[in-house]
Amino acid sequence: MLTKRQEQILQAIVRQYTATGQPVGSKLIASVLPMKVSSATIRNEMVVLEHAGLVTKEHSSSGRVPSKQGFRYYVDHLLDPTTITKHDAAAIQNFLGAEFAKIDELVSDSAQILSDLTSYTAFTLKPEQQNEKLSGFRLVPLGNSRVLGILVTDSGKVESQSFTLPKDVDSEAFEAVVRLINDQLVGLELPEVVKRLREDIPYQVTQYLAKPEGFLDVFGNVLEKAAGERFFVGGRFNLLGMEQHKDGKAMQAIYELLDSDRLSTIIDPAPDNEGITVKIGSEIAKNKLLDDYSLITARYRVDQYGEGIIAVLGPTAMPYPRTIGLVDAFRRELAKRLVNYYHHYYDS
Amino acid sequence: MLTKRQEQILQAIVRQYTATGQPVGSKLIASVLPMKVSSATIRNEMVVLEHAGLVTKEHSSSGRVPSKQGFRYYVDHLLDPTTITKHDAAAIQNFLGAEFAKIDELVSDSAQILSDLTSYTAFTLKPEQQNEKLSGFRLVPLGNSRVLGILVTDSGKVESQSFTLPKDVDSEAFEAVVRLINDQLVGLELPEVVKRLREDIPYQVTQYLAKPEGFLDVFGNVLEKAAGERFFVGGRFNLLGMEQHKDGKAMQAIYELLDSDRLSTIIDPAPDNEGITVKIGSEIAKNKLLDDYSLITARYRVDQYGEGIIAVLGPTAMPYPRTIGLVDAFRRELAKRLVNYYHHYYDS
DNA sequence: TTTAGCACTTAGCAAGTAAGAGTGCTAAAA
DNA sequence: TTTTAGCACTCTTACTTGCTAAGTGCTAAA
Repeated sequence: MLTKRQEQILQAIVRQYTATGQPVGSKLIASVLPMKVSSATIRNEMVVLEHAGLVTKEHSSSGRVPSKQGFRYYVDHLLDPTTITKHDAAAIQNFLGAEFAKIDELVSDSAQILSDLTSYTAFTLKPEQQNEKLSGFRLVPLGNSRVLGILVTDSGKVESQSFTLPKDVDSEAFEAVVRLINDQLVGLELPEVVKRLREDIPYQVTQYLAKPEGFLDVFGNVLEKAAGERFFVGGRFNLLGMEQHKDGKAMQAIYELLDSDRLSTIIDPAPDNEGITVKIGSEIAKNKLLDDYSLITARYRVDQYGEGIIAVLGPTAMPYPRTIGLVDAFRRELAKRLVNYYHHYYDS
Repeated sequence: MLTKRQEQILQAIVRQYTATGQPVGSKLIASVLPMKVSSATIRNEMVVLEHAGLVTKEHSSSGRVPSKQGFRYYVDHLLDPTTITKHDAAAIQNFLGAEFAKIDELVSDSAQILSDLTSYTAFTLKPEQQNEKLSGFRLVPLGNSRVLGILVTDSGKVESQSFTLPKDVDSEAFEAVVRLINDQLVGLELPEVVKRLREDIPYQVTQYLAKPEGFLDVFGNVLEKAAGERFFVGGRFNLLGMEQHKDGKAMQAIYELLDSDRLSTIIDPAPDNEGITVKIGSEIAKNKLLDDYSLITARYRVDQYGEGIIAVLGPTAMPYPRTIGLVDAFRRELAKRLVNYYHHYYDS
């Protein structure tokens, strides 16, 4: 258990270190602390912090640097209640603008603005209807033996893809298949639909179509688009400008990770609605790639319309109060604006 | 004007340098050249090359390194007729596979495979109908006051986007507007449509709709999707693994460039159908960002169906014969496969 | 015109030095 | 018992020095 003074010292070390990036020595801390103590006293306290594993030295006579656990302790116990500067608040209002036409626009703009403000990388996920259901699938002929397949969900999501009909197609058979899908699958939750598509549906379709693959491919394709969680990413390349940016190979691996579908397993905040989750270093992912980064994630709830996610990936040595404050501000802002949007279009 | 021997020396310097990345000295060259000459002779010749600006030294007693102009001369005059190893040819056939379902799939796979084979960054653009025309726009109601706008071009391209109708909408007026668009704009080339959309169309639409913005936004949006050239990019992050990869800020700027719409102005090979264009260093872009890179671009023509582009961005010190050979191979392969595809679907 | 030979230049490396920052520890002061 | 001053110690950083290896330019002879 740390004493009050030890906590103050740890806090000062973290603040200084995140501000300057340099190891911080006892003399500097003595001058920064509110009470009047000598640097020797600080040094004595620091060996305690070091034994507790909260700070480390880069070499035997350097200043102290917070360890991962030190940052953890700081985030868990020493963080000021999150506030946000007037300047940041104004910037958010200013950049987000008053109007937006589509949900995607608002949510992707948010990722962009959040990354600009932090100069880190930001992720946003629009609210997902928890139990989104298939509400219809249809084919629209476009002439020239091309057809557009359209999938609609009950939350209003629409995905479509065009394809070319085989030459020997029987268009009545096609319509029968579409009817089949609507009869059997509408009203089911999307994961359930995906399951059925792998199981009994292909067999049933063969009653009408000799070669069902092409058709089912199209259906599976739009289904996947609709079911897949896709993050908007802002400031993707800001990672390159950071300190830790070491060798190119590692950065290459990180970007390949961020581009992959593993992203959604990494950005997975606690279901708690109010909390903001801070993952530090190895807590983010199993591999060592992101060891020098921290990930701040939060969910935002849009009434009954579902939950979205917002996240920032930055260096472990980041100014947590500001970053957390920004995430919190965006979370509220998104929730508020989206509630308005949904009310406006669906309810009144 | 260079003598035969000077050209051989320059060629040897470029080959060695692209293979090892190290400055190359007179002794090594003497041992590599076909004729029997001493290193002193090579040295004498090298001062000629240096005066001509084709090679430089890193310091007064280092070996020679080809300059940008040296590479230029090499590419223009000293390149072997492009060939491709059996191994590479087999790899292409193997990875591209025998079948493909969609043009996008073939073309984007090509970018991926080309980048894997070179370990550089590859770009592909699918064949663009030169004078693509609008062949139809329509609205499909999806229920729940949502509508899908669908745009089709004469080459079979389809773009769509869903939107929500304002509450006070008059659906007949909407249909009238759609009729208006089809009457006035179908058959026009896409750039012309874009132009009309900025000029007289908005005025005409106000005859039916009080607030035409929402509708015109949707139409403009899908139009832009259809008209915009979008490159497939493979191995985007391979740039990070290269030698020149210096500071993070510069890489960040490069990636932002590649993500922007300026990309299509950079990758703009000569209209010559047969040629492969090699741009070296500052020839690529006006700013200094890509000074240490070379860009190899080529067009491929798919009969009357249009022209596509294929390109590779790698270090200036790259093995040009192999890279050019690969670009050439892919260009032929894409042309061949796409001609088959189009014939199969549209003609027979 | 080519070559051998040699003096010269430079990068890279290892070792050494000095300055500066910061520590741990001890003994005195509070 | 806690805090502080003082000091020896450690380690980084920047600079210098000396050495080697690679490669050059130049000269004079072949």
